[in-house]
Amino acid sequence: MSNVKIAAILYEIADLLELKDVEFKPRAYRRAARSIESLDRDLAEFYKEGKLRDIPGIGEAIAKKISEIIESGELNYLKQLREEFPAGLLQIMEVPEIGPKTIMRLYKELRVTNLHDLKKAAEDHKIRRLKGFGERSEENILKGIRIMEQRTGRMLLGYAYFYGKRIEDYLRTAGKLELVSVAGSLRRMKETIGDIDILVGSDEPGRAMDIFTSNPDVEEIIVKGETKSSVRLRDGVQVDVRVVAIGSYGAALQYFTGSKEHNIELRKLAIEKGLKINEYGVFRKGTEERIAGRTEEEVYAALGLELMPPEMRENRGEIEAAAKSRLPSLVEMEDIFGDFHVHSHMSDGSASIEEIAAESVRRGYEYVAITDHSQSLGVAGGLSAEGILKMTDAARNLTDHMEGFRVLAGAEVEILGDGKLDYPDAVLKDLDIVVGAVHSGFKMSEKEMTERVVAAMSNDHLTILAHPTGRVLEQRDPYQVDLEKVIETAKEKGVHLELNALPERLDLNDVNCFRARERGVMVAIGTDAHSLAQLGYMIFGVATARRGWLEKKSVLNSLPLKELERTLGI
DNA sequence: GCCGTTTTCGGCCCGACTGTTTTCAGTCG
Repeated sequence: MSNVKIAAILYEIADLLELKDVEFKPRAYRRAARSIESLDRDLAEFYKEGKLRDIPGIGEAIAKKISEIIESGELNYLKQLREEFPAGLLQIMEVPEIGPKTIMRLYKELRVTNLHDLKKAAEDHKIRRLKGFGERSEENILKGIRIMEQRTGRMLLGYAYFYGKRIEDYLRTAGKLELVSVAGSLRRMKETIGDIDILVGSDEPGRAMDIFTSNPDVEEIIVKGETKSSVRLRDGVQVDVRVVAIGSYGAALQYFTGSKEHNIELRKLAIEKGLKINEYGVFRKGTEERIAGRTEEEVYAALGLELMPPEMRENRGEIEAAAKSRLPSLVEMEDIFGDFHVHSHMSDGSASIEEIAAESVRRGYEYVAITDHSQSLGVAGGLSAEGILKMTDAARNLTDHMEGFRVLAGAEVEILGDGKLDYPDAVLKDLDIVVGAVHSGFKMSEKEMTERVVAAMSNDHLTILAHPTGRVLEQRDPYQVDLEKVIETAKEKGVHLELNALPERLDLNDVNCFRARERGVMVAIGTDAHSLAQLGYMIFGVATARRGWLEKKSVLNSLPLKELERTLGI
């Protein structure tokens, strides 16, 4: 069983224990689950080596449960817990603003056992009559349900990406297939992905299908045909694969990469030129002669277009740009010289500054900013002014011992309710990088929030505004803020806007990156990594930047160390 | 249920925010 699945079991136990109003254990289970998620090896290997208890947060009891899961695929303890409550209660737990206490009261006093009951009780105004509840709480519950209902069941890019890679690799190695690519929204690196689409070019479709469906990760074959199959992997992810003839591979890749809107524009363009385009190629109207199809480049060229990166194919002006040979030269992973947002174990990260620096060197970077939380975010181990001093010393000392690499002393500083920063200027002025962030008071009006953020940006020490809209994908809408005003202020004050590369955030998003670019504001990509592995999220930041048409010159990370130092005056 | 430069038992991140209260409970990060 995968680490993700075992972690999910522990999370479920935590939820159920919370419903039972058990103290402290839920926290212990969640800690263990998080620990497992951040492992870079299979839990089963630890089990075999008898080293489960070496993992932080796993003690005697949880190790025993994990062993049971690995040995039998099930867990008795979980079964017993589940029997104590209606299954629907756990789903209610996912409604924002409803926690275990509220659920149990609604269950006991109104017999609410699932989302449907909850919605009905709120609509019938039964909830507001309970002691301690009122009109507002009822409205908030309905709003929470709406958010739940909007959750599309789509998967975050950060997860889909690795599944896609794994299947691609499998088909290449196990199937000895050469023409293999992810397609669809995953190839376009959209922030959320429905199903994973894979395209194979082969003149032996039957063989390709057999190999695909016999992948060890496949749990269920939904359909299996000559050229198209769908399967569900063990983690519940659906993967569709299509096999086309080698001569049509380029046309099929173009077609299945989309987007739909982009393809519609292409077809219109083809008609204007007396051509027809479909997944098999580009054809002359009338004679049906195929003039392109083997490669994507060929397909676009047949329409008089330059080949554009998949990330741009959203019908946002890329076709016109390609026709005029004015496609931007998008930023690439190779252009990235550093990371501006990393947490160390001094606050809530898991790696030491030394480890982060070493991993950054390995990634080919010239700098990395250590940006632990500031004092008022005590929950995340925010650093006192003294803690900051210690971190700064450590960063500078480490830099002195490295060749051509700089550890930037930074902080992710809370932007307080009044727009002030969470450290006095005397502390801020000694930092190389100050990343300002809103983590509280999300419900402010747009006017208040905008004033708050603009006030923070007016502090001369602020280098970067973190995750400028505060959204969390599938969980929390952006807070209300006048982003136009924020961008304008960024330009005026020389503040950089962050593109937070956490798969849950990707904030700024693609469209807002585009807006920043138009206004000449530089974007700083930060992974917000809390572990060494998460430094790898940079690829999602770069992909989002590319979707927003960002070139090197608009991305702060593309400055080599010397130029960065000159630009920031550090 | 985990963990240990105050502890092998007794703590366990803790403050802000919201909505309902008139002093607090629940949720969130």
